[in-house]
Amino acid sequence: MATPRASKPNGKAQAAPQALYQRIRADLEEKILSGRWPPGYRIPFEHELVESYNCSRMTVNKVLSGLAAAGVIERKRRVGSFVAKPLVQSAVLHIPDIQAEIAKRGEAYAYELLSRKRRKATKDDLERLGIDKSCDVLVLSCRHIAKGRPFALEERLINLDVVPPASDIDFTRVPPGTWLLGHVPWNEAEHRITASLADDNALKALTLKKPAACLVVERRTWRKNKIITSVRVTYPNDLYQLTARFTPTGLRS
Amino acid sequence: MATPRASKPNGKAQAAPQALYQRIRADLEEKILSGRWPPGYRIPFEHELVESYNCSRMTVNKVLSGLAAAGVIERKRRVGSFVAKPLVQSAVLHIPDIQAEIAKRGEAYAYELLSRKRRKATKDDLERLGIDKSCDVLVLSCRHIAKGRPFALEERLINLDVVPPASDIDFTRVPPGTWLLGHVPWNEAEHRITASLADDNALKALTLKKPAACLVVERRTWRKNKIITSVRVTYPNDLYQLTARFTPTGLRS
DNA sequence: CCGCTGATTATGTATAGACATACGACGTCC
DNA sequence: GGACGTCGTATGTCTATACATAATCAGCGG
Repeated sequence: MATPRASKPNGKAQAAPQALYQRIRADLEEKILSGRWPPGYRIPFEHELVESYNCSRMTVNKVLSGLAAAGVIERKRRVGSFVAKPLVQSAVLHIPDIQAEIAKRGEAYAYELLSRKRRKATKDDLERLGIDKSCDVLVLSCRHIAKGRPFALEERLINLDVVPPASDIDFTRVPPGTWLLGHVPWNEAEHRITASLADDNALKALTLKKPAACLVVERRTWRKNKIITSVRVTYPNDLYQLTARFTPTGLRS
Repeated sequence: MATPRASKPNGKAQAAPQALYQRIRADLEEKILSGRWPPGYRIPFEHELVESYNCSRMTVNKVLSGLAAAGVIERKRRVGSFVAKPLVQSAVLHIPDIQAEIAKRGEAYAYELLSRKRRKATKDDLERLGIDKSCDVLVLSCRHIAKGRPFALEERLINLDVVPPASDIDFTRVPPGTWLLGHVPWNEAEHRITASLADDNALKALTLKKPAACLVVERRTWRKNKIITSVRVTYPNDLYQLTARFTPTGLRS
């Protein structure tokens, strides 16, 4: 009762310029990234770290849980925590919004609707949307222009069963991607990236000459197991590139 | 002493089939993904969640910190926590190891070293490795074959200043990527993805006919601010594609 | 020698209480 | 009225403790 409490209960909470658990984390990450603790290495037990950092177990537990969530280490009960093998296979891909990307480069941006059709889904449409029974779809084709030069051709399919209000929008001013992003919540997206020779349609829309390689990004966006929209964007090879960066300790900043 | 301890101090710790904080997190995520809590929405304060879930603040804090780390919400002191705008721009890109990818498809894999040269870095090499002063490099060219058909052309540059032992390896049996992965720790990688028309060199190595579009993946791998290796892999367009998936709540499983 | 059982132990989850810090709001003073 | 300081509040971090759980390992009986 009424324990007088000399002063502060911890003696460490506010000492450091930055949070203690962040310093510990940086410490451990350094050991792992430098290779001193190679993949498979068993890192010290929580109680050992508690001793060496002179803090409570909750604090080192927070650090280790974080590293585990980030995929840097793997933990096994009763056994210990181990440095994980870095997986080259995944990286954070940056897929910029077309309009934003062009704006960032400080170039003039223009958008053009080439065609807009509402129709009952064809067999091909149904496959792209991953559904069985027929429904209405909106088929759009449009063009993005940077510095007066065609920059991308966008061919889009919108599932009107999932997004009925889209049928009331004429997409002559607002690109469909922008509208959808602002009006429809989604919870998953999948991208497929391929290279292909431009077909006649693309050649014309992008004003390219005969043998032209293009980067094609196909994206499907889900909301609760239903595909909202499926879009294929074709970029002339010399105007666009994707970059992906990966840091094993991957923290969002 | 020997505090008898009526029973459990919390009344909730072990009640649920799964962890409480995971149920809370799933709960909040559901509200966000379903759109009921749209981007910008201020989610309940910690103390409100404490009340409604009848748990301690540490527990809801863990949930909210996790959501913030995952980029689902943003937190501001004294102000509150808000649903973040989903960023389409980033996704986890899966960049498979060539050999593993082919093996997964159950196809025969073969590897061929086309050329191997050690030389003083040229100006172009230095640029690819992002360094100023000259050094020795290993220049490799090799081919990956699936089902008897050329599947990828790999052109690689290895910085011998960073990886001296590489000069003793003849890469006739082991692909350089595999060897490097197993022997050199790295902490960052960058990928550039483009489409291009196959040049004569690529046409020959991949046995393609004249106008052929290829997907080109360039990867540079760092160790402590120094580039270990720079590699360019060229895939015939019809044999390869990259896929990337993104879930805003992105938890590694 | 095999298989079961119980002890041991590291991690997993949760609590209550404390103090730190940033920042908005509001009131004061010139 | 605008600059400035105080106060309240929500989040950020940390501690000490408690109990749960899973997996290993030693010991024991068959």
